[in-house]
Amino acid sequence: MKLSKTEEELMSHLWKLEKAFMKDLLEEYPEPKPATTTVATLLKRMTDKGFVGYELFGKSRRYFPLVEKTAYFSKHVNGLIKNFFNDSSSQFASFFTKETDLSKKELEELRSIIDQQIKKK
Amino acid sequence: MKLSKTEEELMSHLWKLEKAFMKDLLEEYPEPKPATTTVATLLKRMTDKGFVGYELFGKSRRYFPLVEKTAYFSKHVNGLIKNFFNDSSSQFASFFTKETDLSKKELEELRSIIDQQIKKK
DNA sequence: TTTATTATTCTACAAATGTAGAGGTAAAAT
DNA sequence: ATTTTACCTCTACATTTGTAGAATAATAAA
Repeated sequence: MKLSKTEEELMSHLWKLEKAFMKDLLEEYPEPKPATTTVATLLKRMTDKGFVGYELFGKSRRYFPLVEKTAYFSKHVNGLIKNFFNDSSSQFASFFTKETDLSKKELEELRSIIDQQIKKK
Repeated sequence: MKLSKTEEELMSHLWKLEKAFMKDLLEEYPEPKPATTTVATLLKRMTDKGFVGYELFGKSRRYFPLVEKTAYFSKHVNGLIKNFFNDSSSQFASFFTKETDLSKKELEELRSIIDQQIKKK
């Protein structure tokens, strides 16, 4: 089972906040914000799909993610990336670093991460 | 306008082949292959959406992509990545290099790409 | 306590998606 | 010339998605 585009967007807010009431989630949206009922519907669907859980606080709910961002990403987005880059991660990685405009500092940071990984091999 | 998941999959075959008849595209699918009419429907929808063009060869068509893979990727997939990584490309990049299992050679290749980019800054 | 706020479920509905049969035609194989 | 193959359009239909109003209940503010 997977999330739709809009559900993913909502999920990203939830991952960011970690725990949140509807109100908090609504606030995360830029104008024009969706109707509360829209978000409520989304939350219900996501709960049904097993991606979101909640604890009751009185009568209302504090929602939280039931799947980790990185797990979700690996499972769903990596597949997409593979599709695009004929299964070559490095092909993708080099594309990505070329396309996105990383600052010098970010690039250096990234290089040091790569160096560490090279050491491990 | 964007492509749906299955349309994206078909598109990835088209990007790979560059030019292809229906038959060639069908062959790209693993078993169990979809019905020809399914692929035909998809191709029609994608043509209507402006992602695919074709030249007539007698009565049948040789299809080709009307958008470049990298352009499509930047426009549609980067948004998703941003969603996940709170807009930090480097955060994503480091996640990605950690998660995907790149070989030593690939990592070194990637490092040299990054080095080149650092030089440009 | 009357009112305003907030959250939730139900219901609704158009558009998009996934999937493919039916029917027709042109081209290729026999 | 007849059969087979490939391909295209139309039609169909169940699901999923995007979006939100109506109704309801609980809570907080006045």
